[in-house]
Amino acid sequence: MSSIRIKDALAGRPGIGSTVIVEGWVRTRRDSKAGFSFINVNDGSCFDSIQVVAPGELENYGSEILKLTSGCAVACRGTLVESAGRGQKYEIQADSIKVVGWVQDPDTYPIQPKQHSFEFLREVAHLRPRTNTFGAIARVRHVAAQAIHRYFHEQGYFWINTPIITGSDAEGAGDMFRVSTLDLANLPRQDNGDIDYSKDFFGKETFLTVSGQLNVEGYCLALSKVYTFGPTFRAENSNTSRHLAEFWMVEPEVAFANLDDLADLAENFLKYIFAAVLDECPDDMAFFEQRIEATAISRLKSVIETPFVRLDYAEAIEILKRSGVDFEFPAQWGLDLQTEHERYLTEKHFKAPVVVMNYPTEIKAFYMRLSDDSRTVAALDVLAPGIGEIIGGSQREERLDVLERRMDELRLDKEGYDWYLDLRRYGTVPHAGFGLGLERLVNYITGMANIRDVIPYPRVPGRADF
RNA sequence: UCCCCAGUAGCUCAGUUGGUUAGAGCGGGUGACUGUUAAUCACUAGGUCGAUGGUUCGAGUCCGUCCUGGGGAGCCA
Repeated sequence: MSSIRIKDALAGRPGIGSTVIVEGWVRTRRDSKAGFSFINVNDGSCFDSIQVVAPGELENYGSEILKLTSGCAVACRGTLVESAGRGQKYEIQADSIKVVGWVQDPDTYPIQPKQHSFEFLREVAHLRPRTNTFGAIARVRHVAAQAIHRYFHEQGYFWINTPIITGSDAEGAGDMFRVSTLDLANLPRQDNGDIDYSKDFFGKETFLTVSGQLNVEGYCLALSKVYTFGPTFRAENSNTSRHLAEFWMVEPEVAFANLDDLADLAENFLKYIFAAVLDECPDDMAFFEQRIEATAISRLKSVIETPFVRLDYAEAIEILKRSGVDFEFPAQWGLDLQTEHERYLTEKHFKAPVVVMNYPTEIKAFYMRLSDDSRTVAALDVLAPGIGEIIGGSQREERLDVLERRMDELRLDKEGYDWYLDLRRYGTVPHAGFGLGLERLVNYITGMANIRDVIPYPRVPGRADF
């Protein structure tokens, strides 16, 4: 006989009176001297645990059942019945409970049926999925990721698996992690003393990708609507609740599209994901609303129903200047928006997601499309209340001469980007794309305060445990 | 990387202007009791007070340095 998921058992499947087996981990045990015990078992298939009633007649009742502690793994066979107690609709009247795995030292088992600090749980990242919060996060993250794939699939996008190891510095954006098989204690040298990377595995310097964008553009200019979705790496020394050294990024890229088309896509895309999570994770979201962030559900609903505010960077600067707020860094045309500015716009002024478009050329990347007066580029950021920038994107510069001129101005090595320039030499078209950090998305959905808590094993400066 | 805050039992915390033997709740163990709901009650075990140097008759408490964690800023997704 095979086991069923606790999610199904709690829904009354396959039916009252059926004999079922559930397998999972003990959350709590409550004994009755009248001769039986209540064991709450969780298998992660859903938020709730199922109550298993263990009668004293079980042959291992005294020897094992009464010794069960939080975290023990059990396989319970019994009859699915309507619960005689309050608090749950169904429960299992057990006729056999097999202890599959004991907790060796219950005295120091870190996961107790009580509230732990998230800081502490990060130190036991391999056990924290056994808590309510981290189980719920894992399920929401999964549903969000599935919704991302589903949205693009339904809209005719193709998932392109761009490389993780790259030879090109994708955006000149930040420090990269080097990938090398050279012996660090005995590096090969050129005559001038420089390291001889021709001796390295790939015969050149290579790094972990900081973005799949440049690679996915090639497929965009062939398959029209594409996206890349995978791990991304930044060797920045960022110590904040919004940054990880390893994170997952979604990057759609659309041919024959301009910045307005991109803003439409960003808005529809986010709304689709939020709706999917609300629809598929009601219990988990109810938990976040109750215990983590009181507006977790209502603000997602409001985002789904409210049109995003769209405004030019120049308008944003004017609003900030007129706000009368004494910012630490006054807003000024030509300077990037500070975190405090972004928060003011999305949390105070508009109280809604905001799409800021057309930023000054000087503060943005070389591949973004130059406006006619060259003062701005067709870039956009989506700002969300409580988290700040959640999406960054742009219409790409499709004109070869303009792109080359920009690269010269920024003193980029055009040889390394020759393949990228080919895309402008052969059948170039206007195209646009954005990047969305999956963890920032999950942070926003769940209301979790620290990005380290929405990825299973966070990698940050100075820490790569587990 | 910069600024601020914090490290006391397995966990969450209290610990007075420096004072003698460092406390509670939860968790663990033992027992009582009950269709219980993070059950309840009683008893019990459990601590090199982050590390190191200093001030002092005396330091969990004050000072220096370091380590770790958190919040904020910059960079960004």
